[in-house]
Amino acid sequence: MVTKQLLKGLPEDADLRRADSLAREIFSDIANKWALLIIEALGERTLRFSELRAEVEGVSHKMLTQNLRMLERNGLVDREVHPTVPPRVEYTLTGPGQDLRAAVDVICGWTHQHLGHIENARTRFDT
Amino acid sequence: MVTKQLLKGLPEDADLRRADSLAREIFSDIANKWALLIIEALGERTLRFSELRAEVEGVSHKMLTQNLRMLERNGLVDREVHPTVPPRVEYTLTGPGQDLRAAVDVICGWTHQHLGHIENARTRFDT
DNA sequence: CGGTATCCAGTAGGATACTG
DNA sequence: CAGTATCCTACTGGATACCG
Repeated sequence: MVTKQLLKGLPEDADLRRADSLAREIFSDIANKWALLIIEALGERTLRFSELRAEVEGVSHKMLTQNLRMLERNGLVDREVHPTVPPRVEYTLTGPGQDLRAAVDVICGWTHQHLGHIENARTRFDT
Repeated sequence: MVTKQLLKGLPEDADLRRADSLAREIFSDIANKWALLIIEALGERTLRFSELRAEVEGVSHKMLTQNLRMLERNGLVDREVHPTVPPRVEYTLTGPGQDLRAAVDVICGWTHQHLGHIENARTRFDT
């Protein structure tokens, strides 16, 4: 449970509280637009930096590197540098990354499936 | 496909391009920390505003109202006002909201399942 | 109790330029 | 080509105060 605070102050809770705060931290990391879109893009295949930039519509150079570092740090993405010139850097989802990707896929599917419902809800709301 | 730009400029594409940009807009709306945590919290049961505030650890009054309006506008959440005094306002997931909640559940599960992997990846990365 | 408005500090994030 | 650093604006989001 990410949303719930663990019960107060018993000494034995120390480990659980740490795990919970770690979970919340990770959740905050990945629950953002660019991270999820990058994961989704990498689901199909390994991509180089420049390919990712083209694939993830609207992402800036800065946001892309920033999120890639974060995903790498959390073990969701592997970064492979080919020491050629010019350099060639490839990003691949790790196992856990692939798992998460499946969930993101569901969200993407959900979005397209409910476009109509949402559009209606919006016009109803905006009046 | 949320991440891909649709193919350029053929007149027949107008509808598809509209759908795609709408999808991206919706995705940006819901792919944020607070929205997902609120959906997750409401998955268990209908909650009043103040209960939500307690349930979603760390959310501010402002962020909560803001995200609730957004979720209501997109038809993910129903808002029911009981005209008592003091007022009582209850929030419930709609059908589509419940569907999305299932996906968010998967992400929450994923997070807890891979805590170890992630922690290791982090210490490896941070050296 | 729940919602809205105001203020403002912190930061996210774009543009740009430079390195290997 | 990919990464890092710098600058600078715009917006996010918290605190506070006030209405119904």
